[in-house]
Amino acid sequence: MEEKTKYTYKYPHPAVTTDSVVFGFDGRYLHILLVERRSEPYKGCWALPGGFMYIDETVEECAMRELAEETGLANIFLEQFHVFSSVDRDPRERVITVAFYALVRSSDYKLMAGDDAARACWFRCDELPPLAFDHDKIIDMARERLREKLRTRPIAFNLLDEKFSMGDLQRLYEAINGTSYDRRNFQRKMISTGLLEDHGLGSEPRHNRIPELYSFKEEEYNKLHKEPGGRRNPFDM
Amino acid sequence: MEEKTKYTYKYPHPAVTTDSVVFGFDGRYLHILLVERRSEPYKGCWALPGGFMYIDETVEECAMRELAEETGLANIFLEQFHVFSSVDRDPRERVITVAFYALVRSSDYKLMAGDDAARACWFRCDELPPLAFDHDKIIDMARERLREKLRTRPIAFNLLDEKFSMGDLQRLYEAINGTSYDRRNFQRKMISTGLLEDHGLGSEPRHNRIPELYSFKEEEYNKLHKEPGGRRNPFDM
DNA sequence: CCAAAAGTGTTTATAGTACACCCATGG
DNA sequence: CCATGGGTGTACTATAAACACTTTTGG
Repeated sequence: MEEKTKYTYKYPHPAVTTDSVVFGFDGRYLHILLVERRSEPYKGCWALPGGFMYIDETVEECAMRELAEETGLANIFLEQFHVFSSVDRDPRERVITVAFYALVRSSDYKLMAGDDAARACWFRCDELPPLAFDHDKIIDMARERLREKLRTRPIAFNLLDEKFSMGDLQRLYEAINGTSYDRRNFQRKMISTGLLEDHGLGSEPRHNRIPELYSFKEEEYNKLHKEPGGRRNPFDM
Repeated sequence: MEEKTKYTYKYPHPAVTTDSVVFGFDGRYLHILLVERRSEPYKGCWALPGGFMYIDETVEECAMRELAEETGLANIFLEQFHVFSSVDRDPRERVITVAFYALVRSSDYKLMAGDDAARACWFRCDELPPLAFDHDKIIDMARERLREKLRTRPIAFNLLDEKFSMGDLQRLYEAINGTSYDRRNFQRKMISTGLLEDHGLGSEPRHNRIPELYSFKEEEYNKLHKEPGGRRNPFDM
């Protein structure tokens, strides 16, 4: 294949990429999905899933496409959070990247098919390998934004199965915020939002080790949130 | 000058611009700084200050440079918040824009010298003219982010003079959040942060109409904020 | 039998909210 | 003299925080 340079501009244009910090939760630890690079630069190094934007797609479409291609993930929570544009961040050419963070449910956790997905792997947030480019900085900021977002919107439920126990929810909050909460106060506050549906399942044995399951009433939340009141996130801990 | 197209790439690259939503406060209303476009497209229309990124600068440097060029503003609070990348958002070519919001103090309010600054003008947030491109959407999101940011960080002080009255601060909060607060509760909460220095100035006449002035103890705030505690924004109302 | 996880209430402290009167200035 | 803005304090309510015992299951 001939290497033709076909696209010309009066002024230099940067290349634009997206990179996604995909968070997952296994009930205990926060994880991030990384892929092993198969070409230079940083060949063999771990990196965030992402790649070059096509000229006829938005950055959101690019991030979703790259995620599907490299990890098989689709239909997940995905939101941009920062542009990284240091002049020398890519040795090949001038590349700026739009960074996204993504949240996947435990049930999507293993569904990583996809062409390039062979070398996609979950790593615990606190046990990350050396990373390509400035991806360590991108992850640092993503974790901070995730924390801030959790205080603003009920995003935790995008990291859990549709039905989850109160313990799962609490451990997730603790993993993201790096703190711990009193179990009873946490439960009381969550239930007092009125936005969790109780699916029982602790039916017969009145006191037991099988936890009750809850689900997030997303539609009710949306209704409340659009109201003129413009109130706060009831799930802010 | 000859129009040479000099820069060629193997794949098409988008052009990258920055646009800045510059907020100002006159003690009563929130304002936004707009410039009148002097070339097509949208010639004569009002638009956000901004322009094309140079290949050897970051998006932050670009936003600052364009602001200085078009409005004479420098050394102000400036932070990116979103990339707008709809495929058809610019009729000329494929352009994605990194949007910033900026906060200027009342004292910088009139200092708009600068070459292109002739046609820069403040507009009340709720009385904006028709705007070029998708700049109305950019402003909508900027206002929302400003509100969210105010709940997260003490940014209000970037919109006020170094010394300000409690009334000014309250009116600013009310303008940004679109609500109103009880004067006494607002004052008590602000003072209880321990991060406002009282400059008196109501010295002799004990009860009078001259308000006391305060300033924000930024350094003390930074010290507290970096502490391990990782506590909340004390200026969240 | 022991460790781990989950169900359940009460008490106290802190923070938020509602509310009224007086004074000084400028028009 | 009246409207506006600013100074000041208290009582009530709601929310947050601290805290212990019991049951069940799995190993």
